[in-house]
Amino acid sequence: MVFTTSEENYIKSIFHLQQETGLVNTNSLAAEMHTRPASVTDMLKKLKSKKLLQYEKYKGFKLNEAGKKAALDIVRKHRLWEFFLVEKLKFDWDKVHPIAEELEHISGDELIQRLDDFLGNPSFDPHGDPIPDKNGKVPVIKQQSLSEIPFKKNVTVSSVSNQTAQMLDMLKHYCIAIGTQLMVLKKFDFDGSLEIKVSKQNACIISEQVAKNVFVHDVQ
Amino acid sequence: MVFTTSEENYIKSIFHLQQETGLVNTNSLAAEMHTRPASVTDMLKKLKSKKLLQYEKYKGFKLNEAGKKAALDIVRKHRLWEFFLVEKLKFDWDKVHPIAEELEHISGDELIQRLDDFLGNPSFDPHGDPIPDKNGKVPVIKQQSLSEIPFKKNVTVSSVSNQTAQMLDMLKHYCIAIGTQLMVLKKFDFDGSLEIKVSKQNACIISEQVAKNVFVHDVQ
DNA sequence: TTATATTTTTAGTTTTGTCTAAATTTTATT
DNA sequence: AATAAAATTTAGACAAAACTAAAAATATAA
Repeated sequence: MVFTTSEENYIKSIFHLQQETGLVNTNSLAAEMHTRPASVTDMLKKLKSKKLLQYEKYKGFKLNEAGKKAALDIVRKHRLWEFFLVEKLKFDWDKVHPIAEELEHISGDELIQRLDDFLGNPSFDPHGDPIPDKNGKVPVIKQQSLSEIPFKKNVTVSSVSNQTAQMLDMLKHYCIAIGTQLMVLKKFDFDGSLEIKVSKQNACIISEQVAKNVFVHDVQ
Repeated sequence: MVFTTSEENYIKSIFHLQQETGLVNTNSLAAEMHTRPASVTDMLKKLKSKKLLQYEKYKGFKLNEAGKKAALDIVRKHRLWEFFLVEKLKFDWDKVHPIAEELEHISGDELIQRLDDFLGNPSFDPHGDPIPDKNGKVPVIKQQSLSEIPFKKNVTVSSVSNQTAQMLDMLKHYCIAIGTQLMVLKKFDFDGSLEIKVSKQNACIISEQVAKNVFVHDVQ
């Protein structure tokens, strides 16, 4: 099954919303996509006729299994291209989203399989988000906010929930990236800031706000 | 200046045709693009209004300087992506054209500049066609058909004019690719076939038809 | 429970790029 | 030069994907 760029963008956004709310409604999808509710209704009819959507007029909607598989294919492409852009072309991670947004619509299973192999079949993209495999299977990882980690425990940075240029700038300054090893040494109760050791080297202090946005998992 | 995919495809095809015939006519462009003459006329008006085209009704047309620069930008993208697909993703060269046809429409100067650097700023694509630089400058190389090369002269394969799967299959069998070093040893006047040495190793015999399609340049 | 507000859908329009069929212009032929 | 043929353009239509405005359905509140 092959989709237009517009259909793919709708599928992706519905998938994103339904992961949070279960059933999606017209207005929220219109807001997410910066379009009008009437345009959403038009596309819902089209996606329903292609049997990707559970949808009853006025009742809300969600992707069925076929729709979810289609969404995961797009997410897979998006995240593999993001990985390529950061790892191979050396883009900063806060610059790659709009480019991957275009690349994800390039068709061809062989292309994406070869790209996957070329990149070494990565499981997580540069933001720490999981990359579904070609069957739509999504790797899972038990992760916690850095602010909840006990002292002196070695952990690895797995993702960052605030992916703005400002956050990237801070993390670069601290030499923190996805995959970096950290250890929490001390918490200052005054403002909740943490003293941490980065990559077994320098110790430094990060604010509670930063800590809450950095997610880590056990060192394997 | 940013163009739609459709505009870019017209620009590219006009560029291709005008390199051969100077002035292009409606029917030949329609044939090249597998579309109808009426559709061509519609797009010509659009490209003229964007000041990319010299065009007088019923008189034929060609790209002006701005149009040629736009065409070279697209050719540059196409050939860089082809290089990527063959060199990095290990596609056979006869499979990459349709994929590059999609990738060439991805926008973003930084993307293409980083891709260029990542690939090592190649001057020729996997088919031996020159890759324009970011200013639209096209590298030139003095090349001759293998059938015109004097005996015992060392030469390097620079391009192949017949880029079909059948030709690729033959060349693979002879271990000939772009960049391979060759030497012509003898010509058999009976059928015009040539005895050649490939990569200073094995000698073999290729037909006149193959030789005419293989282009070479001096070893630098 | 009726009235009001919100959400969603329908109806009709727009834009881009395509098409067919008809009209026009240019080229070729007798 | 007149006419036939070919090439090109115009006119009008259509599909996809968006929009606005209005109608319909659902949810909320007095």
